[in-house]
Amino acid sequence: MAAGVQGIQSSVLSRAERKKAELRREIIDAAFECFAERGYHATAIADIAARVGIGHGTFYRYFENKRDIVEHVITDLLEKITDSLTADNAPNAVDTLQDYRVQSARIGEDLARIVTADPRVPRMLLLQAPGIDKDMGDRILGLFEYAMQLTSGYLAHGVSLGYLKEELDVDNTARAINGMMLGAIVAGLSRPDLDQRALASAIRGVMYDGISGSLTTPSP
Amino acid sequence: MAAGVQGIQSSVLSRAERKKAELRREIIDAAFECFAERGYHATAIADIAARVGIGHGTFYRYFENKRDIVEHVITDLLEKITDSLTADNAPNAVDTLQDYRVQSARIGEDLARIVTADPRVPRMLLLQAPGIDKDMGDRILGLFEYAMQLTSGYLAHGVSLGYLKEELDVDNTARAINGMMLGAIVAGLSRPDLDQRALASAIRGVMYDGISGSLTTPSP
Amino acid sequence: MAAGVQGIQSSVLSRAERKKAELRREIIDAAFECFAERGYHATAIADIAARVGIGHGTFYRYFENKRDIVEHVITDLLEKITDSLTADNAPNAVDTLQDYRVQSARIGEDLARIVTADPRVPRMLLLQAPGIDKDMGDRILGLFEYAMQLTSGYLAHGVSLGYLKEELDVDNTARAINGMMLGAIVAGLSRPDLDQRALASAIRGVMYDGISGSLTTPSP
Amino acid sequence: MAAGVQGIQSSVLSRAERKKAELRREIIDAAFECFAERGYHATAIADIAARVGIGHGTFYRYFENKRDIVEHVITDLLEKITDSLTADNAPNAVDTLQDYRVQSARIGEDLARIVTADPRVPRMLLLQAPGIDKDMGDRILGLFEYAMQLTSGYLAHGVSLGYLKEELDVDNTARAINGMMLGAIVAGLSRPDLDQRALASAIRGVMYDGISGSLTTPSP
DNA sequence: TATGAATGAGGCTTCATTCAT
DNA sequence: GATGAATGAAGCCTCATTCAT
Repeated sequence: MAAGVQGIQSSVLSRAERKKAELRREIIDAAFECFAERGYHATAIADIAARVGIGHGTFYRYFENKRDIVEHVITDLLEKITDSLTADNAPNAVDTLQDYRVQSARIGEDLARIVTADPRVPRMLLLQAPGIDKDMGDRILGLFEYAMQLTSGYLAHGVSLGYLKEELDVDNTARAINGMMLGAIVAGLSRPDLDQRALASAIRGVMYDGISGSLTTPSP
Repeated sequence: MAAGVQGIQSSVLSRAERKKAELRREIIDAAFECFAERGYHATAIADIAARVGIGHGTFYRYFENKRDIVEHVITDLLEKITDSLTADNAPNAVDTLQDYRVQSARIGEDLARIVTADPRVPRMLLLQAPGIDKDMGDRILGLFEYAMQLTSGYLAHGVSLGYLKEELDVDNTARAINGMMLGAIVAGLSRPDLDQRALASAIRGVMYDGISGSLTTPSP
Repeated sequence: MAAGVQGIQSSVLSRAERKKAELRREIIDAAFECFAERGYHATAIADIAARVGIGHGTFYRYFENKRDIVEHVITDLLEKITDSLTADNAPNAVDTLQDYRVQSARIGEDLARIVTADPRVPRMLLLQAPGIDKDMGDRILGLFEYAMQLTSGYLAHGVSLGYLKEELDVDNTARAINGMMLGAIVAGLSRPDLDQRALASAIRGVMYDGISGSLTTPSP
Repeated sequence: MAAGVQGIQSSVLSRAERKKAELRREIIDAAFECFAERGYHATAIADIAARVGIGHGTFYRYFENKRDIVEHVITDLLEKITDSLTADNAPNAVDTLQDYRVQSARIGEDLARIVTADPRVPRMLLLQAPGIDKDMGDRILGLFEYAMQLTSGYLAHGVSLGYLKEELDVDNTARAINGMMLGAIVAGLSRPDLDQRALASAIRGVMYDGISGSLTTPSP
């Protein structure tokens, strides 16, 4: 009987909980839009509530305070990005340069798709978030560190298998490569019509072969 | 003798003017420190004034408003950086890959020195400034565009002289290269103790020769 | 029953709306008192709020800003005056001098009653309001113009029916007559104990018959 | 010898004093212009100083504070008006209605000339001054009382000589007559192009003979 | 004596947050 | 649970006045 009650209760609650979760979702989305478009400080809680169509007192039933919501907005964005990137990309393990090229091309394309699909995403993450406060700034900086570690792992794998340069300083090279990605996203922010495929191609060109002309001897 | 007096008057600012200029300078510096450390929105005019040791009303004798001072802070930072970069770097015209390597190494070192000497500079420019408002965000983004054009010019020069790859997409390659610089600065923000020389070296490695291992065939 | 509920809802304001309207009313009244007593510029929003017994932030939930409230104060005063004047005065159409005398006497008495009942009313309208800013000054001046037109209409009617002097310059005579009313109000401001009935009588004396002694020949 | 020194000193001082008096004069004029055009509260001391072309610190060597200067501005205006009015008008003593008509016509014309010549004068006295503070308001109201007494005196004189109505309530009639003048000035403020001669004529018409048509019996 | 740099009281306004309904 | 009315801390900015030069 307890199980039955439990079952009934849980199914009843789950309906209410689902609605609650949906509204949470809506608030996060609205907050994201406000923050990305107007900026964090220029956005009032009332703006977010109005966009959702709820009273602004209700907001506080779903989130602690303004700082809380922006935390969730960021977390949410990062989750979405992570999901997109890991959706059809093998988490690791490519064993030839050719496969690596393919995989990094795919990752680049995915990233390009994400930031092109909704420029408010990079705008929020790169322009707005870092200035919110020290903690948020550190969080964004931490992202870069994290991305560096991922890339570094790939590179180390490639070096150990011999399809990447033996002498590679993997961490710093990872920073360089990720920097190019960052540069691409930033470029997309000032030039929404930029041909991201061409840019990705140029990045891969530098990444694999550098810019030195064939007439010159390779650097020692 | 009249000429002498005239000379003094014209070449040297009057005492009052000098003092005024000095205080202006001090206010800009104090504002920079406040903004970089606490953030633009968390900084009150009173904070800046207190740091300088003046009444907050005095602030308004030197700057229109809060937006005005941050504009000057940014302008000032960019001027300093530009000055540092152009101080002993030939503005352009290098005709061999070797010279180009030397020059870009120097630029990289200069940049590294600037951001390492005072991490509040990149913190202000990259973390705080973009989120202040739309205009400031655009201004920072514009910087990247500007830097791209400079780099692109160098690259085009190198291509035309044959010491850089013939098929280079100079604009996008410039974005990639500048992205690596940006990545280096960002990395320095989260890791103040990072070995910038090693990072610069890794960047040059990628930049000139890429990461492909020698055993593999170059990309088609 | 649904109709009943509907009726209640539509005909009566909800409790919250009533309370809101009441508070609005209280704020306007308090502002009027502050402005009339201390003057517009000497009155802070906090003063008004304190008089109502609300936080000064609450004020801004009811009125845009200081300029907004004074606009409403004036509008409110004028409405009250207009209502009082038109309450039992036929809007127009009197066809004999006798009737005209009666009506203008009543208007004069009404006006006297209003300004005597609360001297802050003329104090606000005549002493404070004109100096608030250009717009408000113009608004008050506009009132005089409007009053002149009303009076002028009455006079023209009387002239056409022959119970007023044929050669009357109706607009300017209206200005003269209204000027006497204005003078009476102003006199009441410096002399609150002034016998307004006697003053009104003197005004009517001048108005209808002038001051010339009977021994002298009427002016040509 | 003392006399000689005295003489020298006084003549020397008088030069400096004259200059000082001139500057005082200029400051008063500038303040009048600022106050009348922008309003008392909207005018900063710096505005006045700038208009004169002196440092705003200098202002305080000539006047105690902002309240002090406006007091002088008003005093100065009233003096000018009084001077104009008493310039060629016999201070009193007219013994026939004819003379009285002539004199009051001249006074009216003088007044009209003054306020028409520089509309900032009535604007300052009637629109700005009363709202400055309680004292200034009282001062302006006091003016009307004073004017009433003057007019009343004239009327009493006329009554006693029989050329004005015997039963005249001289004080209140004076208020009525002065009210018409006030009305004329106010009308001139909203209508700068108003024909003041016609208005003056209408006022005299009411003043001497009233508006009653000849067909009706005079009021009892 | 003239100046204007410095000052801070004072006032407006916003908005995150609370809480009674 | 939802609401929005109320609140006051907080911050921007002005400007009358002082005073050292």
